[in-house]
Amino acid sequence: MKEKIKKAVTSALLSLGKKLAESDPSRGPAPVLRLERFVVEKPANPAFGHFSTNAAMVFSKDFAPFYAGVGGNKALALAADLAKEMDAPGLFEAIEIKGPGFVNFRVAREAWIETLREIIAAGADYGKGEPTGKRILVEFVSSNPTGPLHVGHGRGAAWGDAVANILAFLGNEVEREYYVNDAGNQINTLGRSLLFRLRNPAPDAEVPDGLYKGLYVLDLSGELKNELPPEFFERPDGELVPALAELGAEKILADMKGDLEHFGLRYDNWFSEKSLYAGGDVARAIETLKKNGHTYERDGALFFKSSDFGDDKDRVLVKSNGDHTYFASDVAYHDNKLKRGHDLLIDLLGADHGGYQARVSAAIQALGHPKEKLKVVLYQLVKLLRGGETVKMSTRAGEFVPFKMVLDEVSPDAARFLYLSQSHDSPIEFDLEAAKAKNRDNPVYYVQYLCARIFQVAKKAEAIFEKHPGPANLDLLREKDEIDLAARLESFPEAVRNAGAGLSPHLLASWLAETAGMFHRYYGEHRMVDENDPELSKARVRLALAVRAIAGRGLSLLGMGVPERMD
RNA sequence: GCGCUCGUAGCUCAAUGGACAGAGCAACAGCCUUCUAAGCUGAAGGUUGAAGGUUCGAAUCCUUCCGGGCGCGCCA
Repeated sequence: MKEKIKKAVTSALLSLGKKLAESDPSRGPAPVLRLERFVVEKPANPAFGHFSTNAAMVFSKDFAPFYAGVGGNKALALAADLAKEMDAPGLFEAIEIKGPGFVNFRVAREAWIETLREIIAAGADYGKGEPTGKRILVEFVSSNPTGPLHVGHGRGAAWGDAVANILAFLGNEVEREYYVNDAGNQINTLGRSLLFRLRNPAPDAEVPDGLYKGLYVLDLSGELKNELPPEFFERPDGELVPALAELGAEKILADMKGDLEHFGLRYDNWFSEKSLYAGGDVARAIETLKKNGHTYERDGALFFKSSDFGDDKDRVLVKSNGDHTYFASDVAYHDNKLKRGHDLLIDLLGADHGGYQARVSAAIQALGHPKEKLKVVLYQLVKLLRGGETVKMSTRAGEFVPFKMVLDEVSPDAARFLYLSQSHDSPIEFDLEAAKAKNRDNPVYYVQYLCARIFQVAKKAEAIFEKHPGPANLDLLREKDEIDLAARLESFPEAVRNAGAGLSPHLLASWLAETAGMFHRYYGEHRMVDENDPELSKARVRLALAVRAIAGRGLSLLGMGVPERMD
């Protein structure tokens, strides 16, 4: 609808310019307009119509010669002429000039009903994008396999999954990937931590600095002890540590996969850091950087000149002891991702990795990739509350609140909605009590109840419709609320596009909550199913089912279920 | 100190450069013999941290300042 109106405004602008120039050539030629400057938008205030355009204000300077004699506001004069010039039969009920020069459009009821027919025909696919041919890789969570997922990772999981769903719905080829840091120092630390706990099984044993202190290490060491034969532990520490590390990391990884699966999340790839070394990717990436003159040696270490590409300072790739840094494999990893043919990489990182953005961007540029192919999104931290009080874990337990703790208490859908109802760049306070509440405190129920309510009403109506067969006559929808709902549904594709373009699933979450509000209100004021008026009932139920189809699509894009009943 | 980021109702947060800045919670007043009250209605709540600038028009863009969060290792 917005596009239709924009087209009509555009042609009105052009023909008006031509007419004015022809009627008085002394004032100059028809203005050349930078048409990308004006917008057609939905006013916040419904009193200003369904849509409005700022065209008259934006272009009043271009049209100034033709309105030279006009006293007062030239934009208003232009707006009035523009309104007269609009040629769109049947589309508008009213066109009004308001404020500093807005042209406001009220779309005719019949046009909305016609739109509603299209929406119903498209069903849950309404708003689905045409294939773009664009390949997008979304990498998220990617927590090290050295400890359990915590509440913050849950936010990353919900976000990445939703963004991937949305981008796929918009027509892109999307893959979800988890980068497993199974190489490097932290794995060795895990091995040493496990060894320490095997030898010091008392829970309150003082863990030396540099080892993981969380009690999960103790649990894990206990499991390994039970599962492995005694001989396993008899070998020298030099062999035992890496062996423990590998087995421990595998177990932790399996555990994380379990949590994510329970959350309803499936990755396309679990990408191993180790494989980058084994496959020679790290060596090749470093070689390329060297060859292109982006490295230098200092104090026996190999540096990448990331500062040439906007980073604060240069970064070490190979330490003076010969070990590769974490960053070295990350360079190779991003190179690998792009070489796999992805047009866009989305990295979701916790805010504490903020410094990483500049150096990874520098790396892909130095390797010859355009920087536009990488989008790093930082999400702010999550604070867990219980009834308003911060949930704190003891230092000894690892100082993090496990994601599992959330999943044990809260349904995945409720958790997802809470995680997704806020912008990624604002910190979340995740209240377990609110997440468990079954009322308005908990937005997921509000939206899911919408779907359940409509399903139940439609079911109830079936008996009546059997006695009065035939298609619904949507033309019977005459209430303002009904037209508003149709117009609301029409805005769904745009809401999804905005959520996708801004990588902001919370926009879709708010769209759903607002739409649910509109419907619940409508439902409260109008009887939907009435035996004495089966035709009207049919039309209303048809509208309601369209609301359900689209809200249901929105819910599933956010990774949530579409219930038929609440119980 | 430097970099990134945020500052909006009592609280938690929305708001593609647009008109009178919106929701929810909390607090207040109401609605269940009627399709699920997990719902609805009403009233109340604001100098968008401050000051400049750009613009016809700024919560939004630019500059400075104030305040919070995060980061600043040959850790991962």
